Amino acid sequence: MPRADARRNQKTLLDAAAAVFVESGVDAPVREIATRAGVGMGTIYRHFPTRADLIVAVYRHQVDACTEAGQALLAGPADPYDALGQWIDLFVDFLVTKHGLAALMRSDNTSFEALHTYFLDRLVPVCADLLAAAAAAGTIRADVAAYELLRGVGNLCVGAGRDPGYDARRLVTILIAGLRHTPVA
Amino acid sequence: MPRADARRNQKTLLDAAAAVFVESGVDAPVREIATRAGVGMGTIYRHFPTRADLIVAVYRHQVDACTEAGQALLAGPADPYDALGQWIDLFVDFLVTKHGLAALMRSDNTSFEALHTYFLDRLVPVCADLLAAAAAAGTIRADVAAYELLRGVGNLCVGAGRDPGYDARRLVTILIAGLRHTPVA
DNA sequence: TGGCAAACGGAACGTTGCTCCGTTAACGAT
DNA sequence: ATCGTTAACGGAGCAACGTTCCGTTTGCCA
Repeated sequence: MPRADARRNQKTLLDAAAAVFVESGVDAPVREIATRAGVGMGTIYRHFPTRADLIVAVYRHQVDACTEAGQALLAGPADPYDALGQWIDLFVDFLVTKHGLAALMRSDNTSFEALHTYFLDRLVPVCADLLAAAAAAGTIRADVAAYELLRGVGNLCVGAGRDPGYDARRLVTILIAGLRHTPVA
Repeated sequence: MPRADARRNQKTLLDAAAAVFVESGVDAPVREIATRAGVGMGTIYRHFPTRADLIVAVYRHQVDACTEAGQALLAGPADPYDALGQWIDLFVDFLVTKHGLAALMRSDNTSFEALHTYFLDRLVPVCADLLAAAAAAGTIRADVAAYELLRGVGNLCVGAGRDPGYDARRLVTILIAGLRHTPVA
């Protein structure tokens, strides 16, 4: 059983981080989060050894929700291809509303492995199922891995919102359309 | 007419930067380039006020080559859709062989405007022509802007090479396939 | 109430981008 | 050839950042 102040600070930190992420993006300086939470830097790093751990903790719920929504779609009556499309939409919504999250997901910095690992471990299986269902229905090509697709969608969402001339959602839609078997002339 | 040592240093810097970019990626510390070139930091910043200016200078030739290749494809006998595909392949080759370049292109950091500006000013017109030709032939949808497409392709190339499970080329191919008019059931 | 381990806070370190200014040396004028 | 102007140089220095480290505080149980 952790000490009371530790538990309290953990909650305080999560709230502060969530608020700062919304205001300044996920790239916000650690100091800013510490100040907002009214704690020292050491406290942050004891609770969340790496920045990725903090991010994962903040967004865990939403990722889980996305996972479950995928399972629901899979069990639902929708056409497999439409189900895939709707689920991808959810994923895109999640990414574009978190400024800078997508950018971090594809960072080569090794300290973000945890982020990578947690998010993808949750989402890849669901995506794989959705892909498999659509492939089984013969709607899409069967040679695309869930991991690959998610990375691609994530990449397309990088910088979304910053640039009025760039609509990530639309490009993702086009990418998904590209999964369909091409019209055999 | 610039002074002789200035011209000499400019050349030296470009060579050093090119070498360092290959070895350590475009994110390499400025100090590293300065050391490699055997000059002080001030010298770099006088010749290239921002890092983006240096990058542009290093890759200017290749971007120009890509532009011209696009014009050649446009004038050539190839089917417009194939021409577009081949040109995009060239663009992708350019991006994936420059570690980290794609990542910088979509950076929200304002100091990279120059990079954005130069590269896109060159490539957008060519891409627009290729898109227009394919659209005129009725092969692809006509509502996608060149800028949007290039940004999308650039984003898909982020992190290419680092991750063996992610094949940027393939995803780009799928994206381009998504431009085709979908088989109307 | 006392003691001790858990938790805290923030100073300090290393790394980066970028600036600033004292020093050097190229080059046109004499 | 020499000399003065000034373009160009070099690198110390500053600010911002992530991360570590350790002296101090404080919750908790005996």
